[in-house]
Amino acid sequence: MPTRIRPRTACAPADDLSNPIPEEFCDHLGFVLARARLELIRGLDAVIQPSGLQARHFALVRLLLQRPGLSQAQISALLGTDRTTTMKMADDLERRALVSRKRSATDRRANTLSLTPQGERWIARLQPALEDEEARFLEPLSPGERALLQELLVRLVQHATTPNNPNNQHE
Amino acid sequence: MPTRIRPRTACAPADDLSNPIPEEFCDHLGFVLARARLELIRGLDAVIQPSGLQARHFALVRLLLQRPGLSQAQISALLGTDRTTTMKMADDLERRALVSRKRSATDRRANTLSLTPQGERWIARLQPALEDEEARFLEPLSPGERALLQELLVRLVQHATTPNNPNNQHE
DNA sequence: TTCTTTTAATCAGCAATACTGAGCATTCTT
DNA sequence: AAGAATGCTCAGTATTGCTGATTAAAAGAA
Repeated sequence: MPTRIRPRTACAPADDLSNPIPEEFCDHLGFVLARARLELIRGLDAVIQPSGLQARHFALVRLLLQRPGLSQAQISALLGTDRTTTMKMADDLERRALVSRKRSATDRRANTLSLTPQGERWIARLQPALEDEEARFLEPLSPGERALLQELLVRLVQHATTPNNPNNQHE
Repeated sequence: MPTRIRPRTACAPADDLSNPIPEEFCDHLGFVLARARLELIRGLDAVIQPSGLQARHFALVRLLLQRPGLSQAQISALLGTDRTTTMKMADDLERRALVSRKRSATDRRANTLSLTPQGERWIARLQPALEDEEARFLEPLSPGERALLQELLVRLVQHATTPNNPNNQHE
Protein backbone atom coordinates (compact mmCIF):
# COMPACT_ATOMS: atom_id res chain seq x y z
CA MET A 1 0.00 0.00 0.00
CA PRO A 2 1.23 3.51 -0.78
CA THR A 3 2.01 5.10 2.54
CA ARG A 4 2.06 8.87 2.71
CA ILE A 5 5.21 10.81 3.31
CA ARG A 6 5.33 12.78 6.53
CA PRO A 7 2.37 11.01 8.07
CA ARG A 8 2.76 12.93 11.32
CA THR A 9 1.92 16.29 9.89
CA ALA A 10 -1.68 17.37 9.87
CA CYS A 11 -1.53 18.88 6.42
CA ALA A 12 -3.86 17.94 3.65
CA PRO A 13 -3.13 16.72 0.15
CA ALA A 14 -3.87 19.24 -2.55
CA ASP A 15 -7.26 17.82 -3.42
CA ASP A 16 -8.69 17.79 0.09
CA LEU A 17 -10.58 21.00 0.57
CA SER A 18 -12.03 20.08 3.92
CA ASN A 19 -8.66 20.38 5.55
CA PRO A 20 -7.78 23.92 6.50
CA ILE A 21 -4.04 23.62 5.99
CA PRO A 22 -2.87 22.73 2.52
CA GLU A 23 0.15 20.51 2.35
CA GLU A 24 2.41 23.08 0.81
CA PHE A 25 2.10 25.32 3.80
CA CYS A 26 3.67 22.73 6.01
CA ASP A 27 7.05 24.07 4.98
CA HIS A 28 6.03 27.70 4.91
CA LEU A 29 7.08 28.82 8.35
CA GLY A 30 5.84 32.37 7.98
CA PHE A 31 2.35 31.19 7.32
CA VAL A 32 1.99 28.79 10.23
CA LEU A 33 3.71 31.22 12.56
CA ALA A 34 1.39 34.05 11.57
CA ARG A 35 -1.66 31.83 11.73
CA ALA A 36 -0.80 30.38 15.12
CA ARG A 37 -0.15 33.81 16.54
CA LEU A 38 -3.40 35.14 15.13
CA GLU A 39 -5.47 32.39 16.69
CA LEU A 40 -3.82 32.67 20.09
CA ILE A 41 -3.92 36.46 20.22
CA ARG A 42 -7.58 36.47 19.26
CA GLY A 43 -8.34 34.19 22.17
CA LEU A 44 -6.32 36.27 24.60
CA ASP A 45 -7.85 39.49 23.34
CA ALA A 46 -11.29 38.05 23.87
CA VAL A 47 -10.47 37.45 27.52
CA ILE A 48 -9.08 40.95 28.00
CA GLN A 49 -11.66 42.76 25.91
CA PRO A 50 -14.07 43.48 28.81
CA SER A 51 -11.43 45.82 30.19
CA GLY A 52 -11.40 47.67 26.91
CA LEU A 53 -7.75 46.68 26.53
CA GLN A 54 -5.78 44.16 24.52
CA ALA A 55 -3.17 41.48 24.90
CA ARG A 56 -0.47 44.05 24.18
CA HIS A 57 -1.50 46.03 27.23
CA PHE A 58 -1.28 42.93 29.33
CA ALA A 59 2.19 42.25 28.01
CA LEU A 60 3.27 45.72 29.01
CA VAL A 61 1.79 45.39 32.46
CA ARG A 62 3.35 42.01 33.03
CA LEU A 63 6.65 43.45 31.98
CA LEU A 64 6.23 46.15 34.61
CA LEU A 65 5.43 43.56 37.22
CA GLN A 66 8.79 42.00 36.46
CA ARG A 67 10.72 45.21 36.07
CA PRO A 68 9.03 48.17 37.69
CA GLY A 69 10.35 51.58 36.78
CA LEU A 70 11.11 51.00 33.12
CA SER A 71 10.93 54.00 30.85
CA GLN A 72 8.73 54.05 27.79
CA ALA A 73 11.73 53.86 25.52
CA GLN A 74 13.01 50.79 27.33
CA ILE A 75 9.60 49.19 27.10
CA SER A 76 9.46 49.91 23.39
CA ALA A 77 12.77 48.18 22.89
CA LEU A 78 11.80 45.18 24.96
CA LEU A 79 8.36 44.77 23.43
CA GLY A 80 9.40 45.63 19.90
CA THR A 81 6.69 48.26 19.59
CA ASP A 82 6.91 51.75 18.21
CA ARG A 83 7.58 54.59 20.68
CA THR A 84 4.28 56.25 19.90
CA THR A 85 2.44 52.95 20.21
CA THR A 86 3.98 52.42 23.62
CA MET A 87 2.90 55.90 24.59
CA LYS A 88 -0.65 55.21 23.54
CA MET A 89 -0.69 52.01 25.56
CA ALA A 90 0.69 53.89 28.56
CA ASP A 91 -2.10 56.43 28.09
CA ASP A 92 -4.71 53.68 28.02
CA LEU A 93 -3.31 52.06 31.14
CA GLU A 94 -2.84 55.30 33.01
CA ARG A 95 -6.39 56.38 32.22
CA ARG A 96 -7.58 53.22 33.94
CA ALA A 97 -5.17 53.82 36.81
CA LEU A 98 -3.42 50.50 36.19
CA VAL A 99 0.00 52.09 35.81
CA SER A 100 1.41 55.42 36.91
CA ARG A 101 3.87 57.69 35.16
CA LYS A 102 6.57 59.42 37.13
CA ARG A 103 9.50 61.55 36.05
CA SER A 104 12.67 59.56 36.32
CA ALA A 105 14.99 60.77 39.07
CA THR A 106 18.10 60.08 37.05
CA ASP A 107 16.85 61.32 33.66
CA ARG A 108 14.19 63.95 33.82
CA ARG A 109 13.25 63.43 30.19
CA ALA A 110 12.17 59.88 30.82
CA ASN A 111 8.90 58.63 32.23
CA THR A 112 9.19 55.91 34.80
CA LEU A 113 6.26 53.51 34.59
CA SER A 114 5.15 51.34 37.45
CA LEU A 115 2.13 49.32 38.42
CA THR A 116 -0.51 50.67 40.72
CA PRO A 117 -2.12 48.33 43.26
CA GLN A 118 -5.10 48.19 40.92
CA GLY A 119 -2.77 47.21 38.14
CA GLU A 120 -1.44 44.33 40.18
CA ARG A 121 -4.96 43.26 41.00
CA TRP A 122 -5.86 43.46 37.34
CA ILE A 123 -3.08 41.05 36.49
CA ALA A 124 -4.06 38.68 39.27
CA ARG A 125 -7.65 38.72 38.14
CA LEU A 126 -6.95 38.05 34.47
CA GLN A 127 -4.04 35.67 34.76
CA PRO A 128 -6.05 32.50 35.39
CA ALA A 129 -8.38 33.00 32.45
CA LEU A 130 -5.46 33.83 30.19
CA GLU A 131 -3.62 30.72 31.28
CA ASP A 132 -6.74 28.69 30.57
CA GLU A 133 -6.93 30.21 27.12
CA GLU A 134 -3.30 29.43 26.47
CA ALA A 135 -3.78 25.89 27.73
CA ARG A 136 -6.69 25.36 25.35
CA PHE A 137 -4.56 26.61 22.52
CA LEU A 138 -1.75 24.27 23.53
CA GLU A 139 -4.08 21.32 24.01
CA PRO A 140 -2.71 19.22 21.15
CA LEU A 141 0.81 19.41 22.57
CA SER A 142 2.26 17.37 25.39
CA PRO A 143 3.81 19.21 28.33
CA GLY A 144 7.25 18.42 27.00
CA GLU A 145 6.34 19.71 23.56
CA ARG A 146 4.94 22.90 25.02
CA ALA A 147 8.14 23.60 26.88
CA LEU A 148 10.12 22.80 23.77
CA LEU A 149 8.06 25.09 21.60
CA GLN A 150 8.51 27.87 24.09
CA GLU A 151 12.23 27.35 24.19
CA LEU A 152 12.62 27.24 20.42
CA LEU A 153 10.66 30.45 20.00
CA VAL A 154 12.66 32.18 22.69
CA ARG A 155 15.86 31.20 20.96
CA LEU A 156 14.55 32.56 17.66
CA VAL A 157 13.43 35.85 19.15
CA GLN A 158 16.65 36.16 21.06
CA HIS A 159 18.61 35.66 17.88
CA ALA A 160 16.50 37.95 15.75
CA THR A 161 16.62 40.82 18.21
CA THR A 162 20.30 40.68 19.05
CA PRO A 163 21.74 43.93 17.75
CA ASN A 164 24.77 42.46 16.00
CA ASN A 165 23.20 39.75 13.91
CA PRO A 166 19.74 41.02 12.99
CA ASN A 167 19.68 39.32 9.64
CA ASN A 168 18.96 42.43 7.71
CA GLN A 169 19.49 45.28 10.09
CA HIS A 170 16.44 47.31 9.21
CA GLU A 171 18.68 50.27 8.51
CA MET B 1 26.53 27.76 44.88
CA PRO B 2 23.07 28.96 43.85
CA THR B 3 22.50 27.61 40.37
CA ARG B 4 19.88 29.26 38.21
CA ILE B 5 16.69 27.54 37.32
CA ARG B 6 16.04 26.92 33.64
CA PRO B 7 19.60 27.57 32.53
CA ARG B 8 18.82 26.60 28.95
CA THR B 9 16.54 29.49 28.24
CA ALA B 10 18.01 32.63 26.82
CA CYS B 11 15.99 34.92 29.05
CA ALA B 12 17.49 37.55 31.24
CA PRO B 13 17.17 38.09 34.95
CA ALA B 14 15.12 41.09 35.90
CA ASP B 15 18.07 43.37 36.41
CA ASP B 16 19.78 42.75 33.11
CA LEU B 17 18.63 45.42 30.72
CA SER B 18 20.98 44.50 27.95
CA ASN B 19 19.07 41.33 27.27
CA PRO B 20 16.08 41.87 25.04
CA ILE B 21 13.88 39.18 26.54
CA PRO B 22 13.02 39.51 30.19
CA GLU B 23 12.80 36.32 32.12
CA GLU B 24 9.12 36.50 32.82
CA PHE B 25 8.30 36.41 29.16
CA CYS B 26 9.82 33.00 28.80
CA ASP B 27 6.53 31.52 29.88
CA HIS B 28 4.39 34.02 28.04
CA LEU B 29 3.70 32.19 24.82
CA GLY B 30 1.69 34.97 23.25
CA PHE B 31 4.59 37.33 23.53
CA VAL B 32 7.29 35.13 22.03
CA LEU B 33 4.94 33.93 19.33
CA ALA B 34 3.99 37.46 18.35
CA ARG B 35 7.55 38.65 18.52
CA ALA B 36 8.92 35.77 16.47
CA ARG B 37 6.27 36.27 13.82
CA LEU B 38 6.93 39.99 13.71
CA GLU B 39 10.63 39.54 13.13
CA LEU B 40 10.22 36.89 10.46
CA ILE B 41 7.44 38.70 8.60
CA ARG B 42 9.45 41.91 8.60
CA GLY B 43 12.30 40.08 6.94
CA LEU B 44 10.07 38.44 4.37
CA ASP B 45 8.27 41.68 3.62
CA ALA B 46 11.60 43.38 3.04
CA VAL B 47 12.40 40.83 0.36
CA ILE B 48 9.03 41.20 -1.32
CA GLN B 49 8.73 44.94 -0.95
CA PRO B 50 10.35 45.82 -4.31
CA SER B 51 7.31 44.28 -5.98
CA GLY B 52 5.09 46.59 -3.98
CA LEU B 53 3.51 43.54 -2.38
CA GLN B 54 3.73 41.76 0.95
CA ALA B 55 4.27 38.35 2.43
CA ARG B 56 0.51 37.81 2.48
CA HIS B 57 0.38 38.15 -1.29
CA PHE B 58 3.10 35.59 -1.62
CA ALA B 59 1.19 33.23 0.62
CA LEU B 60 -1.85 33.56 -1.61
CA VAL B 61 0.16 32.99 -4.74
CA ARG B 62 1.90 29.96 -3.32
CA LEU B 63 -1.46 28.59 -2.36
CA LEU B 64 -2.60 28.99 -5.94
CA LEU B 65 0.49 27.21 -7.17
CA GLN B 66 -0.55 24.28 -5.04
CA ARG B 67 -4.24 24.48 -5.75
CA PRO B 68 -5.05 26.39 -8.90
CA GLY B 69 -8.65 27.38 -9.38
CA LEU B 70 -9.59 28.19 -5.83
CA SER B 71 -12.32 30.75 -5.30
CA GLN B 72 -11.77 33.83 -3.20
CA ALA B 73 -14.00 32.47 -0.49
CA GLN B 74 -12.03 29.26 -0.33
CA ILE B 75 -8.80 31.21 -0.15
CA SER B 76 -10.17 33.32 2.66
CA ALA B 77 -11.01 30.20 4.63
CA LEU B 78 -7.63 28.61 4.02
CA LEU B 79 -5.61 31.72 4.76
CA GLY B 80 -7.75 32.92 7.63
CA THR B 81 -8.15 36.35 6.07
CA ASP B 82 -11.26 38.43 5.70
CA ARG B 83 -13.21 38.14 2.42
CA THR B 84 -12.66 41.78 1.60
CA THR B 85 -8.99 41.52 2.44
CA THR B 86 -8.67 38.57 0.11
CA MET B 87 -10.40 40.58 -2.57
CA LYS B 88 -7.98 43.44 -2.12
CA MET B 89 -5.05 41.06 -2.43
CA ALA B 90 -6.56 39.55 -5.56
CA ASP B 91 -6.89 43.08 -6.95
CA ASP B 92 -3.26 43.81 -6.21
CA LEU B 93 -2.12 40.58 -7.83
CA GLU B 94 -4.38 40.89 -10.84
CA ARG B 95 -3.24 44.45 -11.45
CA ARG B 96 0.29 43.11 -11.73
CA ALA B 97 -0.92 40.25 -13.93
CA LEU B 98 0.37 37.65 -11.48
CA VAL B 99 -3.01 35.95 -11.11
CA SER B 100 -6.11 35.94 -13.29
CA ARG B 101 -9.75 35.91 -12.30
CA LYS B 102 -12.20 33.75 -14.17
CA ARG B 103 -15.86 33.00 -13.57
CA SER B 104 -16.25 29.53 -12.18
CA ALA B 105 -17.91 27.09 -14.57
CA THR B 106 -19.78 25.32 -11.80
CA ASP B 107 -20.77 28.37 -9.75
CA ARG B 108 -21.09 31.54 -11.73
CA ARG B 109 -21.04 33.66 -8.59
CA ALA B 110 -17.53 32.57 -7.72
CA ASN B 111 -14.24 33.82 -9.10
CA THR B 112 -11.73 31.18 -9.96
CA LEU B 113 -8.20 32.39 -9.34
CA SER B 114 -5.16 30.95 -11.03
CA LEU B 115 -1.57 31.87 -11.60
CA THR B 116 -0.42 33.48 -14.80
CA PRO B 117 2.95 32.48 -16.25
CA GLN B 118 4.29 35.73 -14.86
CA GLY B 119 2.93 34.74 -11.48
CA GLU B 120 4.79 31.48 -11.62
CA ARG B 121 7.94 33.28 -12.62
CA TRP B 122 7.46 35.71 -9.77
CA ILE B 123 7.37 32.83 -7.30
CA ALA B 124 10.43 31.23 -8.83
CA ARG B 125 12.30 34.49 -8.70
CA LEU B 126 11.49 35.29 -5.08
CA GLN B 127 11.59 31.84 -3.58
CA PRO B 128 15.36 31.59 -3.11
CA ALA B 129 15.68 34.93 -1.34
CA LEU B 130 12.74 34.11 0.87
CA GLU B 131 14.23 30.77 1.77
CA ASP B 132 17.49 32.50 2.61
CA GLU B 133 15.63 34.92 4.82
CA GLU B 134 13.86 32.08 6.57
CA ALA B 135 17.13 30.23 6.99
CA ARG B 136 18.74 33.25 8.60
CA PHE B 137 15.82 33.50 10.95
CA LEU B 138 16.10 29.81 11.80
CA GLU B 139 19.86 29.96 12.18
CA PRO B 140 19.94 29.23 15.93
CA LEU B 141 17.97 26.00 15.44
CA SER B 142 19.29 22.67 14.28
CA PRO B 143 17.62 21.05 11.27
CA GLY B 144 15.81 18.68 13.58
CA GLU B 145 14.60 21.52 15.72
CA ARG B 146 13.38 23.42 12.70
CA ALA B 147 11.32 20.50 11.54
CA LEU B 148 10.00 20.03 15.03
CA LEU B 149 9.01 23.66 15.38
CA GLN B 150 7.22 23.50 12.08
CA GLU B 151 5.35 20.39 13.11
CA LEU B 152 4.31 21.77 16.47
CA LEU B 153 2.99 24.96 14.91
CA VAL B 154 1.09 23.04 12.28
CA ARG B 155 -0.54 20.95 14.97
CA LEU B 156 -1.53 24.07 16.87
CA VAL B 157 -2.99 25.80 13.84
CA GLN B 158 -4.75 22.65 12.80
CA HIS B 159 -6.32 22.35 16.23
CA ALA B 160 -7.24 26.02 16.53
CA THR B 161 -8.93 26.15 13.14
CA THR B 162 -10.87 22.92 13.35
CA PRO B 163 -14.53 23.94 13.37
CA ASN B 164 -15.64 21.72 16.22
CA ASN B 165 -13.11 22.56 18.89
CA PRO B 166 -12.18 26.19 18.33
CA ASN B 167 -11.66 26.96 21.96
CA ASN B 168 -14.05 29.81 22.04
CA GLN B 169 -15.95 29.70 18.79
CA HIS B 170 -15.85 33.38 17.98
CA GLU B 171 -19.60 33.38 17.68
C1' DT C 1 -42.76 25.86 -10.44
C1' DT C 2 -42.31 30.17 -7.26
C1' DC C 3 -40.70 32.26 -3.07
C1' DT C 4 -37.35 32.61 0.43
C1' DT C 5 -32.88 32.02 2.17
C1' DT C 6 -28.08 31.55 1.61
C1' DT C 7 -23.65 32.41 -0.57
C1' DA C 8 -19.94 34.89 -3.62
C1' DA C 9 -18.06 38.91 -4.90
C1' DT C 10 -17.80 43.89 -4.99
C1' DC C 11 -17.86 48.46 -3.13
C1' DA C 12 -18.25 52.42 0.10
C1' DG C 13 -17.11 53.86 4.32
C1' DC C 14 -15.72 53.57 9.15
C1' DA C 15 -12.73 52.69 13.02
C1' DA C 16 -8.57 51.27 14.67
C1' DT C 17 -3.59 50.99 13.78
C1' DA C 18 1.08 52.10 12.75
C1' DC C 19 3.94 55.22 11.60
C1' DT C 20 6.16 60.09 10.26
C1' DG C 21 7.63 64.39 11.45
C1' DA C 22 7.78 68.28 14.30
C1' DG C 23 8.41 70.23 18.81
C1' DC C 24 10.05 70.69 23.46
C1' DA C 25 12.79 69.41 27.31
C1' DT C 26 16.77 67.28 28.93
C1' DT C 27 21.12 64.98 28.71
C1' DC C 28 25.43 63.88 26.49
C1' DT C 29 29.59 65.23 23.90
C1' DT C 30 33.23 68.00 22.96
C1' DA D 1 29.15 76.71 26.49
C1' DA D 2 27.47 74.88 21.91
C1' DG D 3 25.90 71.22 19.25
C1' DA D 4 24.24 66.65 18.90
C1' DA D 5 21.49 63.12 20.58
C1' DT D 6 17.65 61.26 23.38
C1' DG D 7 12.87 60.82 25.63
C1' DC D 8 8.39 62.10 25.34
C1' DT D 9 4.31 64.23 23.30
C1' DC D 10 1.26 65.54 19.72
C1' DA D 11 -0.76 66.25 15.08
C1' DG D 12 -1.36 64.42 10.87
C1' DT D 13 -1.25 60.59 7.51
C1' DA D 14 -1.44 56.17 5.49
C1' DT D 15 -2.79 51.66 6.12
C1' DT D 16 -5.40 48.14 7.90
C1' DG D 17 -9.35 45.31 9.08
C1' DC D 18 -13.69 45.24 9.21
C1' DT D 19 -19.12 46.35 8.67
C1' DG D 20 -22.95 46.91 5.87
C1' DA D 21 -25.25 47.36 1.57
C1' DT D 22 -25.69 45.73 -3.23
C1' DT D 23 -25.88 42.57 -7.04
C1' DA D 24 -25.85 38.10 -8.89
C1' DA D 25 -26.34 33.39 -8.56
C1' DA D 26 -27.37 29.10 -6.23
C1' DA D 27 -29.89 26.24 -2.87
C1' DG D 28 -33.86 25.07 -0.35
C1' DA D 29 -38.89 25.25 0.90
C1' DA D 30 -43.54 25.38 -0.20
